[in-house]
Amino acid sequence: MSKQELVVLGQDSAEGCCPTLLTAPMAEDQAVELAKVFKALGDPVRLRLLSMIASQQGGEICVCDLTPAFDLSQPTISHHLKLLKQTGLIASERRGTWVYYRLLPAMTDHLSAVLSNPQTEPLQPLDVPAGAAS
Amino acid sequence: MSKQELVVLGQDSAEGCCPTLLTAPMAEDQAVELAKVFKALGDPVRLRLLSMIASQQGGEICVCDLTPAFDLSQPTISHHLKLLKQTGLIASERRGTWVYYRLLPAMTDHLSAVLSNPQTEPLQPLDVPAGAAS
DNA sequence: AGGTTGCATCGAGAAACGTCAATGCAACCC
DNA sequence: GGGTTGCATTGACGTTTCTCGATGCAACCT
Repeated sequence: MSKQELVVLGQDSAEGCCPTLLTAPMAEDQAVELAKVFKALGDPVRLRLLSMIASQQGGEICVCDLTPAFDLSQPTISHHLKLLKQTGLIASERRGTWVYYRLLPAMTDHLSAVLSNPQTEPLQPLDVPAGAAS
Repeated sequence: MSKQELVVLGQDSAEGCCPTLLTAPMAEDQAVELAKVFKALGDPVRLRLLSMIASQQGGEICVCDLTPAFDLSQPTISHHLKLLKQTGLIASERRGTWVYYRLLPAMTDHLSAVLSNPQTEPLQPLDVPAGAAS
């Protein structure tokens, strides 16, 4: 019983040909939704949690293995896991006493596609003018 | 004078083959740097700003065209642009009276790679053992 | 020079966020 | 049943973030 059919974020075009972030100005509603996911990734603890979950052999990891890996309290880790779960990045399942978390690749795939550069072969030079900084 | 730009980017592990986010547990320093970029994307206004800048024909856009597109004050837009610039997502250049912003694709490319799923051709079954544990 | 426009910077206030100790609840064990 | 372990929830506190009006600065234009 694999529950991998969770599809989140369906606001780009039907088959997801060209995710609109770098190709066309984004609508506000779309930006609000997408910002929630990026905000969830905008914390070092959540980033490491997601990394540990995603890289786990077997696809899942017990909370009991996540919590001691951080120098934070157990409620704090639980709070971050809840946030990652609410944004659709991970899912949880209880088996007996323990709770296991696993990655939902649909979301990370979507983000990766949204950030991918449409022009795989840049034709324009990208040199920065010498004194343009600051 | 203002602060220096944050040096975020950070390469992948040694050979740069597989950006480590979903493949291996991330180190804390790496997570801190990466979180700064995701945090910069975790706001709807900044997301729309980046989208407008990146999708602009010609590769750049004047601030005078960005500001009136939002229902926010001019200092607020300037603040968000500064944040995007500090994280290395965009760059600015002054030409005469106007200031133009353009995308720095290196950063978005890096993020896209970091989020891309490495298991496009899985060599091992990834099914979750239904009743294996305990 | 004086006036105007475009953009950045400076505080300040309200809202959101990250963290913790205390508590609640479910599942196991004796 | 009573006790213990694993995890979630609650309430609170300090810090960060988002926004604004006011101000500063650079570049243009008479």
